[in-house]
Amino acid sequence: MARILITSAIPYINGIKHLGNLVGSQLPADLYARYMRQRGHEVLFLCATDEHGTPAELAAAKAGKPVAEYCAEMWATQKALSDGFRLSFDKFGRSSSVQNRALTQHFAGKLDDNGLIEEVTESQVYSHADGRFLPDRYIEGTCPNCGYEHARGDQCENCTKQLDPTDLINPRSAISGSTDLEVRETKHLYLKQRSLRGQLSDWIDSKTDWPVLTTSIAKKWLNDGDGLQDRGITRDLDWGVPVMKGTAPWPGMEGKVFYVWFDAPIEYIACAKEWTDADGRPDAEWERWWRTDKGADDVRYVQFMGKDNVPFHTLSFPATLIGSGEPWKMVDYIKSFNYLNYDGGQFSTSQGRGVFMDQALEILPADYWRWWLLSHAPENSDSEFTWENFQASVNKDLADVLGNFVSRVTKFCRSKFGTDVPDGGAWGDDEAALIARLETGLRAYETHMEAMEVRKAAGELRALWVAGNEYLQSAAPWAVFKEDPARAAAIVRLALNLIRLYAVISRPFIPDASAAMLAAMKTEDDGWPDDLAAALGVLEVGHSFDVPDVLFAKISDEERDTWAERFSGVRD
RNA sequence: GGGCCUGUAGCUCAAUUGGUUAGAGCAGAGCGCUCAUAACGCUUUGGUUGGGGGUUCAAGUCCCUCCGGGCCUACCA
Repeated sequence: MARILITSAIPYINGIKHLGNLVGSQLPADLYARYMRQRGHEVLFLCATDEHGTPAELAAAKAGKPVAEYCAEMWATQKALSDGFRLSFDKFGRSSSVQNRALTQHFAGKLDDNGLIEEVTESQVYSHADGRFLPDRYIEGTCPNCGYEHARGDQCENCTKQLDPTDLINPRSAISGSTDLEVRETKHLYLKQRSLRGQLSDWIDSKTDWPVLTTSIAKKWLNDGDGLQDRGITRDLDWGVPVMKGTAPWPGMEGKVFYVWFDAPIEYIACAKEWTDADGRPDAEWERWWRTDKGADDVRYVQFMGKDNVPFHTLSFPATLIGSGEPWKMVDYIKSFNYLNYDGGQFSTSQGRGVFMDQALEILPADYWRWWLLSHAPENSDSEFTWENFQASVNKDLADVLGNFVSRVTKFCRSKFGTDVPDGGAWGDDEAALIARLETGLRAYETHMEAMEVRKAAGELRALWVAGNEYLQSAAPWAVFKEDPARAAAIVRLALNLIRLYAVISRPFIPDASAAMLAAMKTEDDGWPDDLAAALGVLEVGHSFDVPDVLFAKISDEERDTWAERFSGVRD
């Protein structure tokens, strides 16, 4: 039995996430966590909300609430939605937790002890009307290069020229529109990543099994131009982890907080402490996952994230861990995803374009979304959601191939033998062929799941469902029954067992339907089918079952069209 | 501007890293079955692998070039 630590990129707090966010990290992470648990491994699956930073402050202001209150409410909302999607986190924490505050301050102190922190005085734009320093991209003005009037302080979206906020003509606050701006000097802490470049580079080079998407981004940052740059890890904001040197004050840094990208990944660790603290358990129980000197040396750590998060997970966070000089567990594998597009364009939070997590659950059960999203996960390139494709895939795969299989088997049995597993007959060539087919397919499925090849795993699972229908067609119990009812009973007995088998192996993808199938078969035996012949005999002669309700109702053309219309524009 | 990824059947995607005739699912066509959610099974049509050029005994795969899509470029997260 292995020990597997799994983290999903932590979603930002400023709103409800859309399906593109979901499929890019949390959902595939959940698939992997569920599968590994089923295979008997010890899994710790962590996620949290990422709560600090300017966008959170602005979202709270827009909602007319104190930022702490806003974040608490949004955390509860996101938690409810992750439950709704059956995301099986062992702990869904908060980056604003006291645990993360302490740990973030601890890391900063250690980095300073090791000579890796430098104080830098720099110039920042301050907005009197907004009462805050403005990040570069929150300053708007006319591009000096092309004359575009809505250029941002970091880059002009029109001509793509990189800018400095002071380059802008007629600069104004993108928040309030105020032109009452002033360049002020302010002091910040920088993490001297340059001095860790060699160690980071060696570490990345040792990861030969990582996806190209992951390593190429990391190497770009390591080697491009002058190489890896030092990075500011503090900000002039109210909402965040106060800058402290461990538990001691940091002279000159009063009133400042750590940069959200410094404290957010540390929450992966702090979340584990939130997990044990919630039950009053000792620190040793989370440290055995995170400290290689306290039992974590045999842990395999896998991270899931969208491609935009890669630099922070391959360089910034590892720099924090390495620079601390302490034996923290480093990531072993990064599974990164491309983006899911929506019907010819991008999902857009600001424009309300696409389907958001709350809306998705309003119109259909979680399993429908889980199946489609995972079987179309954007692993090798961006992929696209269309209502036509969604309807066709879900109806065919879930309703026709799997759902109808359960229906036809249970109803046939009820009409000919009643609702107990029937006695009589024996297995023959059809059964041998089926078992051989399942053996091949199931081992391929296991291989893909181990390798986190999500789409391939989905395809193989579906093929296993199809194999059940092929078997029925070949064995034809409805025809055999007329001449040889005992033989028909043997076929039906196996088919009923196949339903239980499908429930077990399908659970990582469609946990609710899996539970419904097990409930209908009136069994709690959900052991993994290492021995297929044995697994197909678990439900014995005389075992009672129910004919379940339709597992997956089909999506009608009318529903499809209604939803396509509803989600095309502004969020209601 | 620079870097990276990507373009394969009407649609969504494969192709053991240069090796037989480029494969699946869906959609389409035909046949079969009648237990089942008008479901299932079998067979089948469909491709100048974005265009052009090159290397090689051999190219979807490597090189050059052009065209299209996407991402990143360090103060959004």
